[in-house]
Amino acid sequence: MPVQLLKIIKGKPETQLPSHLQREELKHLQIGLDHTNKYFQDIFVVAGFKVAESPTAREDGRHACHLQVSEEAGSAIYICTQPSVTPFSGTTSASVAPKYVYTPLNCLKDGTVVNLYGIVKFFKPPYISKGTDYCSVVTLVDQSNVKLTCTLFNGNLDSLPKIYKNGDIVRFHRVKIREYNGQMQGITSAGFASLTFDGTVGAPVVPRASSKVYTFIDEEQKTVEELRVWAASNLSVSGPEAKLSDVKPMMFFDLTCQLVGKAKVDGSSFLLKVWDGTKCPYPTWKVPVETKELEGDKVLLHHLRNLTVDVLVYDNHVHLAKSLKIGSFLRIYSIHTKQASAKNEDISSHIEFHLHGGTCYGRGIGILPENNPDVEELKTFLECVELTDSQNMENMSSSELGDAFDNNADLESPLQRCQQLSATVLTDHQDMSNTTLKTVLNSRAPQQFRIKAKLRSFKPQKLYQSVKLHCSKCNTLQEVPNGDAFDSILQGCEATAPNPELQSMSWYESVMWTTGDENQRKITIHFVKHYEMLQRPENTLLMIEVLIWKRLERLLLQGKGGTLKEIWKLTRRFKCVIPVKSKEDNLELLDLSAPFLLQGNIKYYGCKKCSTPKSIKNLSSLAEKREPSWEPTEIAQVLGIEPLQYVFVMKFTLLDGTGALNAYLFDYEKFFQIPASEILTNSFLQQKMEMTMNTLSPPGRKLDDLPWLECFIKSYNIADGMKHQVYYQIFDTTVAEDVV
DNA sequence: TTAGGGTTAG
Repeated sequence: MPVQLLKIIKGKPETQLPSHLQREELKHLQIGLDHTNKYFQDIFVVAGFKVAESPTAREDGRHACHLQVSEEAGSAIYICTQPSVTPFSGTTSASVAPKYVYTPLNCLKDGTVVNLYGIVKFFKPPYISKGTDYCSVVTLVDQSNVKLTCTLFNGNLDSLPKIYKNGDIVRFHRVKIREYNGQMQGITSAGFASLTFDGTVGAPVVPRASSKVYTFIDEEQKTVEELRVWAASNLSVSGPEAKLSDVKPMMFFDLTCQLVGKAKVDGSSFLLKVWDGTKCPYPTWKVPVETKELEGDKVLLHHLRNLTVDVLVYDNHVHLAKSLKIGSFLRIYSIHTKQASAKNEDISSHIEFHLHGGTCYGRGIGILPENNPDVEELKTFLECVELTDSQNMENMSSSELGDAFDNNADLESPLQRCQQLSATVLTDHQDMSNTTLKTVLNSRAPQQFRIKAKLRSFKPQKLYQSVKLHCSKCNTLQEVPNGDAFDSILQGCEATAPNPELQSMSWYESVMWTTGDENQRKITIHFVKHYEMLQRPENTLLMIEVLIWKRLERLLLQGKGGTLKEIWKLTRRFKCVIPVKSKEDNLELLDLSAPFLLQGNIKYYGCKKCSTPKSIKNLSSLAEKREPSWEPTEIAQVLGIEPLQYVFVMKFTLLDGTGALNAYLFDYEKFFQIPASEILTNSFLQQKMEMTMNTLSPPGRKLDDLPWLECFIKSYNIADGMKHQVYYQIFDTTVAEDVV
């Protein structure tokens, strides 16, 4: 938001405001009216701003600095409705966020500056104009079905909209509307800013901003979602995207790829060597260049020589092509394939890739960021191609590679074939048929698939790191707290001493004693009674007061158990242990960062967000049952705790010859047939899990020698900060009996 | 200023 200073001299502004602006009184402001071309004059107080250099100061003669304000930075704007010397003194000041009004594309008027939303129907990725700036041409459409072509200029590439696909949704601020050839046209005006969103219905609404500071409110998220839904049923935006394995001799297509090498050819053309992990089914043209002109890793260029293709770019694209970094991810729009007839009949004809001069049909080069969902997918695929035996790969197209996978069983001995039995089995939906990973990757989420693939790699490699705590109510995951974290949580409880008045109530019997060691620690244990009787230890729930608990835990961590270690054994001997602290008139649970219950070796934790702890006295209602089971879920319920469940969370990189994808395993017990809650304290189970993973993905083996896994996976959309993409999760699958 | 959508012709 540009902020300019207007000096008022003798009651009149020194510089005139733009002529399209009309003065409005504050009292006449109304929600729903278009105020884009209105202004009001009052005293503004801008608090918490940043001062930035104005990029257009030289051209438009405005102040050399901008003031930047944002909600994120805690900025506030105060408007003094009654001018006063001390604007902070009254209660009339109010914090306001800028409220933008968006004009539908059928309501545009010549000479106005407006804010717009629209679906990208066509775009030219930014290219260097013949003037001083980058240019991008964008045609929008909205629910009014009216189109608007905008011509956007900026000297800074990042200030133009980050559009990667037709169907993306944009929000433009401060677009100037002009009439040109009888049609409305949009053009950048001072302070132009844009946000771009993925246009896929159901995808998270995460803006790609052209400026560091912007506002985006819930109401606008709704606007984006409405445009997506409208576009889905009213527009056809499928682009001419293709993989190298799909190319035909005469076509124009968009290629998402990685740059492996580049070279100067002559004055008007430049060579880009790119790959997308698939193989072109035709012999491809190799552009002769001088070795010294070729940039890129020579070893990699040689290794990938049969998978890279030479794209010759011409004229206006040369400048941008030269500036590209090796290794970067690109989308090259409207590449032309051309079959060159061989001059010599002995040589078979080859296919050429050209990016001709000009920008017709959006012809150009776009640089994709690493977090682009298509790049993420491509990277995973490329990693797997690099991992596979290059000798086998190099002479194979991707479809042949798929065949090689399928035919493996036929080439093997009966013994080997036996070993090819799936290492995992399905627990349901046996009637579903298999889908290739390529098809899965090309399908919209959410969906469910049955797949057959090999486990190339998995994370985490340290299996104990795969255990997390999950709240099934709010669906959050957290790390299992370690002893140190627990220690710090309890520091606030240090001063809490056992309250003598809370000893031995009707439903529990308390025992307090002092340890015989040099520290003379006080220990209080409350044994919960059943029908006013104490039970056998294995049926008894007891509560230990935190004063003891804290020291106990610390000493255990330091390996100096001593007398207290004996008490720790209580958790094994007694059915349940609940750490508590004394309050004025009752015992109560600790902060939920600590376990609310210990049973055997397992510490049970509660969700801080979803729990509403109730009185500890509610335990007495459980104790009154004929045979208290002291089940953790039952205890949690009466204490108002939403229990967290232990779960294995792993990332499996699966491949089947048609593609590769990362699928998450989210498993309480079913997949490994090992309870996630017990693995951290049971070395036998740890060994069992390690052996299972060694069978599913034997270390150091070639792809051919890996076992097949039959799995169900489901796809879903997810937002993770600024990133959003389709994720996959394994379900209804378990390791085969002979593997466990 | 630049471009103002609608394929090069190497």
